[in-house]
This record gives sequence, structure tokens and C-alpha cells, in this order.
Amino acid sequence: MPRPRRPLLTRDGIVETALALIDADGLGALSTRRLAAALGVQGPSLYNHFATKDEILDAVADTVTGAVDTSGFASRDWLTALRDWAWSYRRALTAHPNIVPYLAQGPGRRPAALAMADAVYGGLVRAGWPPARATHIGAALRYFVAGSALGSFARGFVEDPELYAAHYPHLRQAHRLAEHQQSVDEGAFALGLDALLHGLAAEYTRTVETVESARPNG
Amino acid sequence: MPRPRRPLLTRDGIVETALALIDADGLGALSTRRLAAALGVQGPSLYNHFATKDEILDAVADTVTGAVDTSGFASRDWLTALRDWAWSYRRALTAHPNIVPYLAQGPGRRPAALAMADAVYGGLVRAGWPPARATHIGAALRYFVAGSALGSFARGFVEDPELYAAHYPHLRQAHRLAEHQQSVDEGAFALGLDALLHGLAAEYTRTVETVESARPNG
DNA sequence: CTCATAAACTAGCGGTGTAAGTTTTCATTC
DNA sequence: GAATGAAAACTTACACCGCTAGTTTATGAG
Repeated sequence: MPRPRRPLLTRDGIVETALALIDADGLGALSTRRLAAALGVQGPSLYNHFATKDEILDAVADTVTGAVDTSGFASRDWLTALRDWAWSYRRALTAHPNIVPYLAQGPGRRPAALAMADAVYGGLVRAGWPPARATHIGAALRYFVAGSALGSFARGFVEDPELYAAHYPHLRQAHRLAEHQQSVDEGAFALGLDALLHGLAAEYTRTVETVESARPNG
Repeated sequence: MPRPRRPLLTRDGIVETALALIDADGLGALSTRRLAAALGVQGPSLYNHFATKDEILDAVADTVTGAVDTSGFASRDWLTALRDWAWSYRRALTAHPNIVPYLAQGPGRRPAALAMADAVYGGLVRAGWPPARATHIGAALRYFVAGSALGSFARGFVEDPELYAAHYPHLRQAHRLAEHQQSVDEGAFALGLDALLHGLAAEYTRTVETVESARPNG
């Protein structure tokens, strides 16, 4: 088959199908040949639209990140904005858990990830946080969200209770974790996020507000 | 070469060499043939000692996790124990950053990870936290540590400042992040951990201590 | 109309994890 | 002490992987 009258492939179509395959069968099951087959095409044809497989994965990761809502930083107080962002971020990642291991390894050159970092950083600085602090806060929350989406605590446990009872006395209930995976993970996220934000709020009143009120124009 | 008089391979030796190769060249560069070559042996010989490559990686991940110190839960108050554990955990992971993406995906059947979870959970319950809360706290801190070791916030940024200045106004300084990677990551970790623990301490006084003092035997 | 480019193809390279079967040595049992 | 079965190396080979090179033809620009 030579060049067709209308292109069979588009970047968006490739990314969409790749995400669907990753969602269905996992990151490891995505090969260029399988992806191409799902698009009705031979493997190397993909390279007319992307230079490498990683470039495809970057695009997939970017569409996932693109679903994160950072609009709160434009309209709400910084604490509410942080909370809303963190939950939106988590929802975006847990909607496609299989891509998270790839996605979690840095914003790189992915536009959506950079736009997100920009919005968070800008919002915090506007709220009065010192730039270095704003960077740290954004990073810390990213760590927490990515970690929670990546390493589902509960998913890792095994169904067999005997395995735990023998050697890990306190984990005797651990096999039940597998049953309640989602609620454990969400509960842990909620608790951790609240604690984090609570601590940040205390830090804010301790440093930012104090400094501002000490200034002549505070 | 038939069976040698003294075995050329041991599980420990395979794991040790695998970790060294991963540290040196990255997770993606570890193949069974390269690993075997480094051990002076042919690729398939590894399968006399491990059933799959993943089993080797599990063992590698377990030795890394094994370096985490949870002794604080036996001797210190829960808050100090949590802080010490988190820092030890982070040090263990950042000492071998290339294995973290694999390691972060659940404790699975890895003994060291299970022992760690057991120690943390047991320590928190002993301190008075309700079991469900203890599970959440352990998971939340694991999220944070794993996320911080995995997705170095700063590493992902690129050196070229022009890339950011044009589209992401607040990230104009972002290219400097690459220079200060380690300090940014450590600073973000320190800030986030302090905030998290501060929030947990507040939660503790609000719930655990209140409940205990309300009981007849409190 | 010309012609460079685009977008599909086929063929193939070097690499991957691992299964299968072979050979020899070690450890155990009668 | 001979017999035997497991252990631990080997070679060969399979199916798959990401990707390169070169081919063919349709498209769109000058």
C-alpha cells in the first residue's frame, strides 16, 4: 500500500488509541506493532508521525495531565486552590493508572505539565509565598499526588492471609486491604492532603503574614 | 561448559551485580544477557536461580528497601519515629534512584517492604492511633516519599531558558532548577514532611488524645 | 506540469525475555 | 561404592521488540 488518498493516521488518533491500549492492557503491553495493528496499519508507519515511541508516550502523558484543573488559582484563595488542584490531579491520574509510572518521572518537555507547574507556582507567589517556597510547595504536592496514584498501597497486597499472619503480626488484616483498595487509597490521600494543607496553613500564618504585617505597607 | 565444580552464580551475587548495573546505566539498560555477561556467564544461566527477570528485580528492590530504618517505632514517640523513618526511607531510595520506578509500584511479596509496613503500622497503633488511621498514615507517607524519590521535580526541567520564557511566564526561572536539583528536591521534601507531620500532630491531639481522656480509663 | 514531500509499505537488524534440551558434576540413597 | 536424581552451567531457538532503510505512490505547492 503506497500513500493513501486520505491519511490513515493522525497524531491525535495515535495518542487516543495508545491511551486506550494502555488503559486496557497496561504500559508493558503497548508495542509499536500492537498499536499500529489497532490502527489498521503496519508498525513502522507510526514513525511518519512520531520520531520515537517515547514521543508517543509523552503525548499520551500530556493529554492525561491536560485534564487537570488549575483554574482555582485564578479565583480562590491559595489553600482552596491547592486542595482543588490536588484532587483534580489525583482524579486525572487514577483515571489512567497504567500511564502513571511513565508520567511520574518528571514534567520534561510536556506542555500540559509545564502549564500546570506554571499555574501553581504563579498562584502561590501571587498569594504571597516567597518564590523558593512556592517551588517547594508545588513539588511537595506533586510528590504526594504522584506517589498516591502510582503506588497504590493496597493493590500491592496479596489475597492470601497466611502469608502475612506468620511473619508480620501487625499485618494480620492486610489481606483485607485488597478488598477495600479504593477506599484505603482515597482515605490515605484525604488524610495526607488535609494534614499537608493544615501544616502549610500554619506555616503561612507563621511566616508570610507575619512578614507582611511587619512591613510598612503590610 | 557443563555444571562447574563450584557454582559460578549465587542469588546474592546476581542481585548485587544487577543493582550495580542499574545504578550505573539505568533500569532500561539491564537485560538478562548484559547481567549475565557481567557475571561471566551466559544469559539463560540466570534462570537456574530466578524464575523470571521480575523476580530478580523484586530481590533488588527488596535489598534497597531493606536499608530503611524503622527502629524508631520501638524507642521513640510516634511523631519522631515517623520523621526518622521518612528520612531514612528517602535516603534509601535516592541512593538508588534508578530502581525507584520499579520499587514504587506496590509492596507485593517483597519481605523487606512488608516488614517495613508492619513496623510502621504496629508503631502507630501502639501509639494510640485507630487501626484504619494507622493504615492511612503509613500509606500517605509512603506516597510522599516514593513520589519524591521517583519524580524529581527539578530533574525534569530543561536547560534552555527560552523554552519556558515564551509560554510559561512564571517559570522564567525554571531553567535554574536544573542547577539546584538536589537542594530543590530536598527542600521540597523537608517542607512537605514537616507540614504533613504538623498536620498529623494536630489531628492526634484533636482525636486520639480527646477520645482517650473521655474514656473512664483514659 | 513538475517535483519535493508525505504517508503508507516491506525487509531486516540487533536486541529482548525465556523455553527446551544437553552435558557434566554434586549430593543422596541403597 | 554404585546408582540415581537434582543442580548448574551450556547451546539453540522462538516470538517479539524498537527502529532504520529503501520503495512506492498520492498530494500539494510553485
